[in-house]
Parts: sequence; structure tokens; C-alpha cells
Amino acid sequence: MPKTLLRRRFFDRSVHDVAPELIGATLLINGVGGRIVEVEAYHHTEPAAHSFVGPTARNAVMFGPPGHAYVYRSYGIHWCLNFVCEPNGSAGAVLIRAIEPLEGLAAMRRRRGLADERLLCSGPGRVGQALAVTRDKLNGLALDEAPFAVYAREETPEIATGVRIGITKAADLPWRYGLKGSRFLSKPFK
DNA sequence: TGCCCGATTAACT
DNA sequence: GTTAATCGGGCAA
Repeated sequence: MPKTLLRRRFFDRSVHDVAPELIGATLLINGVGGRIVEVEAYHHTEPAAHSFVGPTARNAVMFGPPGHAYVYRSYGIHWCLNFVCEPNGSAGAVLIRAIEPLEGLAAMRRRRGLADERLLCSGPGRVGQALAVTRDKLNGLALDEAPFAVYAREETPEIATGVRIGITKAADLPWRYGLKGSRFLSKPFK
């Protein structure tokens, strides 16, 4: 298990710097989680971002200080987890799309109702369910305090990039990042 | 108040 | 490859 906890300073930078550096980092919530293998970057200057419309009740956390969790409801069904980045006001966030399960496998299997390790956290909605992410419990919480723990990677992996998944606006921006060759990606990179 | 649609998933054919 | 499930945000009326 990595030892260096990522503090707020790490997230107080451009999403375009933070997102690729999160590939290979370890995310735990209440001790349950694993290695981040896929993320996407969003920024308020671009219409796919929730912050593009300006501050609202839903996206308020994105306009707050970096290093905090932004949780939103996806398709009325799933909870998705983001890390707020950028200096105050720039309203950027990194969506956690897939994790390689390492800690708390039993809890994740129980929450997902599934045995297949490969399908536990390979998608943003699946990550939310496996790590018990909900807005009322986690939205706005600091990422360097319990129940969160995010650890820096200890080796620099090969990063794959591509266009973001499931969006129609700004669909051509290559702001999806993944761990090259990982079998826990939500979709393969081309 | 009503309507449209989405940073998805799972179960189909 | 197709589609139902499900609900709140954002905007028009």
C-alpha cells in the first residue's frame, strides 16, 4: 500500500495536470477501494462540464476549494464521484471512471451483488456503488480527511488518452486518461 | 408546472 | 446492437 497521502495542494492545479497524475494513484473510502485506472477531466469553459452553466445548487462544490469531492446523480440512477481541482473559481473536476479493486473486496462484492472482480469498479456508476458513494454522505468532503484517503502512485505508468465517454457536447476533446493495458477500464482505449 | 435529456448500467435480441 | 430503468437539473412557458 502506498504511503504518501495526496493533500489539497496536489489538487490545486489544472485538471489537465492532475487527471493524468491520478492514474495509478490509490483511492480508498472507509478503507475500501483500489488503484485508479481511468479518469476524465472537466472544466467550466467547456459545455460538457456541469459547471459550464455557472454556479447552481448541484454543482456548488465545483466552484469551491480544490481537493474536495463532488458527487452527482447520473441518469437518475447512479452516483458518480469527482475530485474538484483548479484554483478557486475555475470549477474543474476529475471524474473517477474506473478502479482496480484492491482493498475491501468483500464489501465491494456485497454492495455490487457481484463476484466478478473485473466488473466491480469498471465504470463511474459501478465505482459509486462499490465504494458506497452518495451525495448526502460525501458531497463536499475533503479528500485528505476521513473517510477519504488518496495516495500518490509510486511509479509512473504508461498513460492512454482518448475522447470522453457518454457525452454529446465537446465530444472531441481528448480528456479521458487511462492506465495502458489495464483490464479494469470501463472501455478499452483505441 | 411541464418537458427534455443526461459525465450509465444491465438485460435483452 | 438495442433498450428500459429512473430522476433531478435547467430552461421554456
